[in-house]
Amino acid sequence: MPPAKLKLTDLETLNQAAECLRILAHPHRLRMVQMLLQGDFTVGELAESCGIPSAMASEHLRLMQRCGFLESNKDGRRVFYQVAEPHLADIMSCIEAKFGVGVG
Amino acid sequence: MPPAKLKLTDLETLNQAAECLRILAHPHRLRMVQMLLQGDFTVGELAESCGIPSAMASEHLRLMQRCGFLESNKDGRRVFYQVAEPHLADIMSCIEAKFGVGVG
DNA sequence: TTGAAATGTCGCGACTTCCCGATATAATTG
DNA sequence: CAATTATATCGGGAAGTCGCGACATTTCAA
Repeated sequence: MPPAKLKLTDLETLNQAAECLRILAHPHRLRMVQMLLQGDFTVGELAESCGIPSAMASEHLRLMQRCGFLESNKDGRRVFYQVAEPHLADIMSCIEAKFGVGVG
Repeated sequence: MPPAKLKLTDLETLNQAAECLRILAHPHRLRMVQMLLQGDFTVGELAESCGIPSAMASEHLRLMQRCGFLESNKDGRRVFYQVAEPHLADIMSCIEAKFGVGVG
């Protein structure tokens, strides 16, 4: 029999964690987070780096903003996004540790 | 203008990362991983802790085994699962750091 | 003011995931 | 052998996600 004292997070909290992971679990959204951890960028810049139209980037960004990962501020007709959730850096580090980072 | 030199993971690799995150992004699967990081358990034990039938637990476990997260070995008619991917501990630490851990 | 650029929003079809019931396989017990 | 236990697999229906085209909104520039 394994050690009796198990540290377990309750299922409701794990459900919240799962929702966050699902939001992160998309290649374009990961790319955007990876960029935003290194600076502020506009919707268009993020879209171009992902190779997708701005409208689609806007949807991804809205999703990540609604769950508290990102925040935005306008500058004229452009909108700059930034990372709002500090733990994103740790999670992205884990991902980069497992999958590697290229150099741009 | 932000710093010119950006460290970016290529989109194909980020796609693999996203697939892994999607597999992890489920409360029952997170609970199973959390348990298996602290010991070996059978399908039935994992299922009971999640409050789901064993058949469903078996499907979750198969999914995580196919992507290399877990491995299994039989002991009679029971099957014990273990963590096979060392990075899982890091990712789970990030999740616990953000969402907290209860004490069982 | 007219047009263009940057971003945001909506609705749809294709596809995937999730849960569940039913059934299957394998190993132990009587 | 028959019955039971533990695990695995299959099929389907509900719900969710993805990418896209179309359009709206805001801001700037001519």
